[in-house]
Amino acid sequence: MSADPAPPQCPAGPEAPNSRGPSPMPEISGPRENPASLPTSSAETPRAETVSPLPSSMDPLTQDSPDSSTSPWVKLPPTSGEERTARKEDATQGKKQKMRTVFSQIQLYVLNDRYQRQKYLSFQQMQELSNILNLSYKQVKIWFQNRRMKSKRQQKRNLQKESNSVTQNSSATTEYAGFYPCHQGYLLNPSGNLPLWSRQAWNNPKLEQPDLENCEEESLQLPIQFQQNSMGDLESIFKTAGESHGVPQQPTKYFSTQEIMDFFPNYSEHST
DNA sequence: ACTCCATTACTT
DNA sequence: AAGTAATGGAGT
Repeated sequence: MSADPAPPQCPAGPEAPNSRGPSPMPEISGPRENPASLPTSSAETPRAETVSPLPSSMDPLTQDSPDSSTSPWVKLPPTSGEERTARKEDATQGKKQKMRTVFSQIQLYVLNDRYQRQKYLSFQQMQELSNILNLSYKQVKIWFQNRRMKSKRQQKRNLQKESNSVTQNSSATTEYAGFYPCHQGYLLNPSGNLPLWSRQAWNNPKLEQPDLENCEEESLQLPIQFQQNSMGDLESIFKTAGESHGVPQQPTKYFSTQEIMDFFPNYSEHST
């Protein structure tokens, strides 16, 4: 029980990410916010995702931009068939059918990469990420949540495995317990963008490294050339932003899908 | 507001 | 069936 501390939330929550409904029932018109994509006229590899044909039933009404006002950057069109929202209009009108977005490899790659560094993101960080990935804030938030649960499940399995092996305990298996208290500070000052712990983490990656939850997690192989990236963030690869405030640079250009794909030749496919 | 958690439901 | 995006409830 002691290993399950509840995250102390800050009473003064951050401003609402979206002006969608404050009521428990957000999107009325659509169960999901789907940024959906601009008409990309680019001829991408058709074999990237073998998903069902693109539904023309995409309602422009349902698609809401995650944050159009706060995104100074230009979003690049999603990769080939990256976000497929399965929109099944039930004719029976009795069943509620979920729309499941299929994230592209690129999106997952960036998300995972970020997760390795940060298990918890602040509001602004999530927003930034959502901008980069052309996803909604909500989607990023949910993804991180699901990710944490996934990690937890994996660790549980590891523990059970070790138990079966009758190993001599282990302090290394308490990844969660060890890292929780650190992150519990919750994030986000309404005025600031970076959480307290995050700032430390940025300066001292070692502070966050101890997680070491990759005991058995899928290998996130990033190209060596990028591992040495000064920023250490994949995002920096996608956004060539000029941090120089004052220097009239071009409005943050993102790479196109093909360019990105060229960045990750190893990650193009993983089938079979 | 956010989180965790169980659950649902969709994709492969 | 497995993996996981998305929902909803309960707790902070």
